[in-house]
Parts: sequence; structure tokens; C-alpha cells
Amino acid sequence: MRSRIECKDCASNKCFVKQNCFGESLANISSKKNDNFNKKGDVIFREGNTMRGIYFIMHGAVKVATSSPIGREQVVRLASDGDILGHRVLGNDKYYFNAIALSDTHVCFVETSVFKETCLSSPEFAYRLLLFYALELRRTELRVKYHSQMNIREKVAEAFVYLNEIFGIDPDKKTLNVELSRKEIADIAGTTPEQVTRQLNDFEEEKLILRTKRDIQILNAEGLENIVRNYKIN
Amino acid sequence: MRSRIECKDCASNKCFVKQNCFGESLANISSKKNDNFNKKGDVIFREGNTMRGIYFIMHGAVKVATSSPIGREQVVRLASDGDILGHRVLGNDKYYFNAIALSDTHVCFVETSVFKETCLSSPEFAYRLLLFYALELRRTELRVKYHSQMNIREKVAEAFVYLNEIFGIDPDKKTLNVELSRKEIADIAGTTPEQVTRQLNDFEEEKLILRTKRDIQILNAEGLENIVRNYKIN
DNA sequence: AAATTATTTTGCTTTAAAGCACATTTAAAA
DNA sequence: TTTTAAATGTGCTTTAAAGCAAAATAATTT
Repeated sequence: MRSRIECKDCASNKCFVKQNCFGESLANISSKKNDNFNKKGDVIFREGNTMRGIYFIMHGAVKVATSSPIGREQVVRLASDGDILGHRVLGNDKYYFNAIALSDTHVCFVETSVFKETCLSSPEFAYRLLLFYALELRRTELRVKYHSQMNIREKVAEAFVYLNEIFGIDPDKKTLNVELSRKEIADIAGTTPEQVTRQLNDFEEEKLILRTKRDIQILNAEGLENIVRNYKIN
Repeated sequence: MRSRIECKDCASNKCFVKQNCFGESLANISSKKNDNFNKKGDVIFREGNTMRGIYFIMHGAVKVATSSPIGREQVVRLASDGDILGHRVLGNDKYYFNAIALSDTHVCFVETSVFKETCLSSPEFAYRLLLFYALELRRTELRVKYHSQMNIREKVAEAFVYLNEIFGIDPDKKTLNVELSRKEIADIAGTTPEQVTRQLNDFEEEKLILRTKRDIQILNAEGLENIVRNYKIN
């Protein structure tokens, strides 16, 4: 009972497909895609499950995370409007991570075979995709660096810088455009909820943030960026 | 004074270009590529420098690493015969990491423009490249997980599993096909040389390795893999 | 071969971060 | 509103890993 939206009529102008795929290719994807709605907390795909295709986020916030033998979850990537999910398993048969909606999310699903024929028939699309992959790869490698070199203060600051980069800040409320628990922030930063609290205390003293109830206002995004500046190029 | 080898005459059969590029496209790359020899320790490219193109490793061992504000270097990737270097900066203008030869290395250099025209004229090549990127991305994301969830014992074991995966073990000598100092192993594992020594002590007691002078023989590769098994899928 | 230098190993100390338990606050349910 | 449950915050303890310095070993140079 879902109402089928064609790509050309779709309002999501950040969608990777809409921005990089045109004419016949777009019509082809459009006719074969499925779109799904996910509620906050829903698992979009789960690690170990057989991969069937690729997801494009039309609207929403998603975390890609992994379970662990010791219980702590680790977020390996955050994704938002226009981003691609599940593309890392291309050529493989299983998802390696869990993708979980952080807010109500609208995603498009494209089967691997459709995706492949689009790439082969439209080299321009394939090349754009390559650029996207290159960017993701660079970001992820930087993340390896961050996790191995930053101390807790820096990791928590970086988590907010990253969250701001992907989801942005509401200009009125000054809060992140996604609601996260201490535990969820810890899973991004690679630490524990207690440590997140302690760092937030410090950040508040330094007037970088302001907490009201459970809301966190970002008062000085640049100040947070300065904490991790040395780890970035230029 | 370098002797120019055409791709079709090149002995390196693991080269990504040779395996995935044919006919005119191969001839085109062949005519425009440059090949370079690097000695062990040479910097192939350096972070912050302007990127001009992409490297294909014909033969050799390379680490991609980053400097840090606190002094510790972190290796974000190991690469060997047939692998690609510098592809993560596609669409960008600066290298984000240092690529350093771990042994004498023979690489091919292809300018970005040549690379781009090859992708656009051969969608099959672009798609294969996409699969390569997907694999790299997955591996790198797993590495984020490892660095944030493993303890020292596991990190050091994983370093050897990774080294084995990329460079392999000499079947006679049972040593890795690349010589590394404690510091260099530590930079892969994300720890200090002292901790590496301590873990090697343990591994030796457990008959997983055997040290003779500075050589490390891998007696039981599977045993090392078992230490990190829980972090892998399946 | 002897001397010098560099690397690795080892014991010990320090430290940063995790873990725990309990208090407090906030949110949800009755 | 009151009660219950969940999440957050805080002080204190524990622990894993880093850091340091000296000793031992290996590699280089003279």
C-alpha cells in the first residue's frame, strides 16, 4: 500500500541518483526502485544478512554501526540526505554492519543488478560514484587516525564536529538535527557514556555548549573544531 | 634514463590496470603512464602535497600512514602488488596521507585526467574499480572497529593477521615478506613498541611465533587469527 | 675484533580511561 | 499528580596501557 513516487517527481533533490543520473538511466532506476519508510530506531539492514542491493537516503539520519564481542557498539559512519548505504558490500554477499535509523527515514532501495546495469550504461554515473567512494574512503581512513590518536576530550569534540558536518545544527534551537543519548554519542566517539558526560561538563564550563534538560545546544561550533584542528589537513 | 615498459609487455600480472583494462584503453594508459622505482623508505607521496594522479603498485610493499600532533604515526592501510594508491584523493587536490615504501617498489603513475578518460570510455573498468573501492571501504571501516574495540593483545595479533593478508609469509623462512621494526609494527597496531615486545613475548610462550634475533617466524597463523576471530563476520 | 650506535627488552611508575555504585534528574505510565 | 522507570551525573576504585629509564642485544662502523 505504498504510493509509488517516480524519481522525476521526487522532492528529494539531494538524492545521489537524482543528482547524477539522467534520461534513460534515471527512468530505468525509477521503474525498478522501491522506496521504504523507516521509523527512528528501525534496522534498515543487519550485519551478516544477505545483501540484495543498495539504499539511497532520500530523507533522514542513519548510523552505520557494528556490534562487538565486548558489548560496546561502534559507529563507523553517519549518513544523511542524499547519501548511499550498503554500497560497501558491492561484489560481496553479506552486509558487514548494521544500518539503523536515527530519525524517521525515507530510503530508496535499488537491487544490485539494476545498479550494475546503470553503471555500465552510464560511465558518467559510475565516475561520479567513484568520486563519492573516494571521499568516503578518505573520511573513513581519517577516522582510523582519529580513533587511534585522539584522547577522550578530542574524541568527544570530534563526535560533535562530525555530527554537525553530517546532520547540521538547527539555526533556531542551536541543537543538532538529531536526538542522541549519551550512550549513542559514546558509540560514535568510541568511549563510555560517563566519559561523554564528563567532557560535556568541561565543554559547558568553556561555554562551547549549553545543556538544558537533555538538550545540548552548540554555542561555539568553531571552538569544538579547534580542539581537533591539529588532526585535520590544512 | 628509465627504460619504458609498455603495459602489454609488463611482467606484473597482478597489476589492477592489466587485469581490468583491455584493448584501446590499455594502449592509451600504456602510452601515457610513467613508471617509477622507489627504494625502501622512500616517500612515494606526502600528505598536504598537490595530487597529480594515481599510482598502481607493480611490485613492492607500501604503507599509507599519517603523522600526528602527539608524535605517533598511524598506518591506515597496507598495500602490495596490484593495489592502487592515491585513489582516495580523486576529486580533491591534496594527498591526505603519506605513502612510504616498505621494500623496493616499482609503481606506475597515471595522471588523473588519463584515469578519468579511461573510466568514462570503459564503464567496465569503472565498475571493476567501484568493486575495488567497495572492498577497500569495507576493510577500512572494519579497521575503525578494530581500533576502537580491541585490546592491545588483539591489536598486535590483528597487525600480524593484516600483514600476512597483504604481504604474505615466506613459505621457507616462515617470516613475513617484509621487514619491520617494533616501532613500525606498533604504528600498524596503534600502540607503542614496548607493548609490541610484551605481546610478542606472550605469543612466543604460546608457540604462535618464534623470534630469532630480530626475525619473527609465524609458527601458527591460525592461532593468531583465532585471537581476533570474534571481530570478523562469519 | 673492538668500539660505537641503534634497537629491543624489561621492570617499574604513572596516567588516562573504564568500571562501578549510588544519587539525581528527566521522562513515561498509572 | 503520583508513581515508576529510564537516563544522566558524580565520586571513587580499578585497570589497562603508556611512559620512562636502564639493561641487554643486535647491527654498524672504525
